[in-house]
Amino acid sequence: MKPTDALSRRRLRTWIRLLRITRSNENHLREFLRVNHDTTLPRFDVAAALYRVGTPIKMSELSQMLLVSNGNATTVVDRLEKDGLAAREPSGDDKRVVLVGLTPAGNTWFKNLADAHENEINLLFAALGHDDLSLIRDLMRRLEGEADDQDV
Amino acid sequence: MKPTDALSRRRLRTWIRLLRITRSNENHLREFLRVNHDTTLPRFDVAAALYRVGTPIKMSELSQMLLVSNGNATTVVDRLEKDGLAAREPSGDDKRVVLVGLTPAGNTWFKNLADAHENEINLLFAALGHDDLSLIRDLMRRLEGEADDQDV
DNA sequence: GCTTGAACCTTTATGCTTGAAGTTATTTTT
DNA sequence: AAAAATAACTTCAAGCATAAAGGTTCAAGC
Repeated sequence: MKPTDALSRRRLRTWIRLLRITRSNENHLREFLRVNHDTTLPRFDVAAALYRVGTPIKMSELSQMLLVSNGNATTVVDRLEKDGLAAREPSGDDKRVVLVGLTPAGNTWFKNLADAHENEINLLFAALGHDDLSLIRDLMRRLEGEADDQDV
Repeated sequence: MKPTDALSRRRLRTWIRLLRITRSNENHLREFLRVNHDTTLPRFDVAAALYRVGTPIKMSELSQMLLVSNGNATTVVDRLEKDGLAAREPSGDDKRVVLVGLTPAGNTWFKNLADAHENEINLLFAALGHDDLSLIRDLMRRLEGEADDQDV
């Protein structure tokens, strides 16, 4: 069970390849948002999560959705709030909880952005058709279910 | 050619999925490097690039390999250098150029780390076999060659 | 050979990100 | 009911990351 066998090497190379392509796309999107829409990727990500849910959610739910730390969510929401795009409100049930959602202005702002963003992704992924996308979906699903599905 | 058709949507969902899984894996590796090896992902990435090439390379080559800004490469190399793991040297040919490479200590340090890292990736990718890896490679290649390979 | 422009790297200012510590609120234990 | 443990969020210090500006060095054109 030496980790330096051929399969292990290929897995490593695949990971590096995956990392490179996502980083490259992220860089492209970051540039796109900055130049064309005067905003940043983290703000877009937060807004996308809030927009997707539709109703205010807990700060902790937000950070879990985005796979970032609580402290990070705090600062990005701070900035969106300062720009009037997001708003915090206390939760009636539990005084520890802070709910956050998009303001009407934030909603309008994001809707615009979302279309442009989808369009940009559409260009980046132009080489992939339905069959390719299905393949990726299946592969990623397999990759996600770590603990459950050992190689029996 | 409206961007909100079904294929565009699927491309967007695929991108989000890709992003989530790589971010999740990155978080796992970051934690692994921090807890087990008292180091960080950026330092590992820099060391991996230097180790892979084997001989000192230009700072600009380094930042291009890692898809990060020049300024970023500067600061990460600064830290590695301060720890005695990397070293800068002038290039004889061109006085503007700064070459950077691993020190012997850095080499030893990284070799250890690389094995542990590969092992960790091997676990994360345990669900994927040779055929899956080939599929991903082909898909990612297609994704990379944006301008060249239009859907003919 | 002088100037203009380009290339390479660093520095600076700002923003993002984390892990850990700190605050307040809730729940559990005794 | 008091104390202890847990939970939600923020704050803090340090590191990471970018874009833009700065300082050298080189290359080309005049």
